[in-house]
Amino acid sequence: MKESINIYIADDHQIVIDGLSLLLKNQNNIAIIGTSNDGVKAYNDIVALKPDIALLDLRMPGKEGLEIIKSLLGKTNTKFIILSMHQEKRYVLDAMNYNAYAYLLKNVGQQELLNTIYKVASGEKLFNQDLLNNQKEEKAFLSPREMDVLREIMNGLKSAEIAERLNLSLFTVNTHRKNLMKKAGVNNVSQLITWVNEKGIM
Amino acid sequence: MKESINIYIADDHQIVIDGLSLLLKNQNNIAIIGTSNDGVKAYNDIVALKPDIALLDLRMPGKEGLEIIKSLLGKTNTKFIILSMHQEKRYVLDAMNYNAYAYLLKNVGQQELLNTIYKVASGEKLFNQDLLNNQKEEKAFLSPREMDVLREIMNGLKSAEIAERLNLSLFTVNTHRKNLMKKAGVNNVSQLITWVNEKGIM
DNA sequence: GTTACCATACCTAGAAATAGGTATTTTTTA
DNA sequence: TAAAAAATACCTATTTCTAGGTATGGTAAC
Repeated sequence: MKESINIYIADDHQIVIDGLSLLLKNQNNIAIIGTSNDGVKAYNDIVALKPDIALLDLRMPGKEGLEIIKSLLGKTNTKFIILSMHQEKRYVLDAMNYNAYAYLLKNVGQQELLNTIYKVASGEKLFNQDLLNNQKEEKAFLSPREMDVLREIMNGLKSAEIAERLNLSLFTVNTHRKNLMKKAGVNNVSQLITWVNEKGIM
Repeated sequence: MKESINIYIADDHQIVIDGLSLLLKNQNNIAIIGTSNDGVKAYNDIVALKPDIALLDLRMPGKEGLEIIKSLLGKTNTKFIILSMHQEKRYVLDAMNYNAYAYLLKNVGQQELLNTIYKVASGEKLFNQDLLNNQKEEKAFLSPREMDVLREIMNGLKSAEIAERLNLSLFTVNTHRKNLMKKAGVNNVSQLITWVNEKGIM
């Protein structure tokens, strides 16, 4: 019988820690050996407790998740999984550079969380295929022309101005606009912008 | 004749360093003794070179500007000036807490940059009057009710929904909406959101 | 070589936002 | 307490966005 996997969780929001704990508590081969809402405490705990895996929030008071990973680069066997609200490309790339093993959104389901933990525990990194593919799919999800129109919407242009700038008819711009709304599942520009920022589309 | 002021510049974007260097290079009483695009290098350089003033980007790979200041709190005589793209209240307050001397937007003009440097070099802090006044004016610029409406617009609600949530008539919401646009100097929601983010209103 | 996707363009209709007013009441401030 | 600012509400008109269609030519994938 294998030893259980020791996990440390650090997140700004207690609710996230509680949620993750709940998802993990019935696994008899996973043990949560500590938690923290603060980056500096997390850093010290990880040094002291040497967990197999640390789930780290990207943004925490005191010390950010990426900071901790970088500080401990080469000095620990703990494998890091980054948690974040948003799927921002920049952060995924940063996490990869700093030798994190995976990157999860906070609304992750139990199955995906467990899969990720087991794979990471066995030494597998989950960036290349799963996540970067997701990133690409997110982007490819919008066609190039839709991206053009989206960019100009975010620049504050109205449809007529976009049509002029992209040498399209107003009808075409409105079609792209309509399709963007549909794909984003929103129904006005404000929500569209929120969606773009959350998904890290641009 | 006074000794020249030794300055260190750290910023993610080389273009900003180049721009600042350009603005400062003809001052014979100012010397740029080092630059960096990386937070960790900046930290080490500042410890080693002990500049009189360090201009630090808030967001840098490796170590953020505020992190550096916090780490060196009480351990150095270097005076820190924070650079940032946006005038976000949160960051200004953080910078104050960590004993930074001033806070500049990256599109600062030469005169303001030089004034700030000279004042900081002489030990003056430029938060209370200049910047916080600006901040307060920015916020007071919008009335409380306008802030309410603005928040809901950013949440993606349409005017009718805002009216319901705030117990106002649609007419009133539209009045606030109109006044927001006028104060921001914009003419659609996308531009309004950009303005809010740039000014750090929320 | 058929299917799927993309880019383009058009039509219609209704909802919502934008922009210009005016005006009354309440609250704040000088 | 008088003046100024804020919040409220209404009116009208125009513009813009949103949402549902349809349709065609091109390109890519399978």
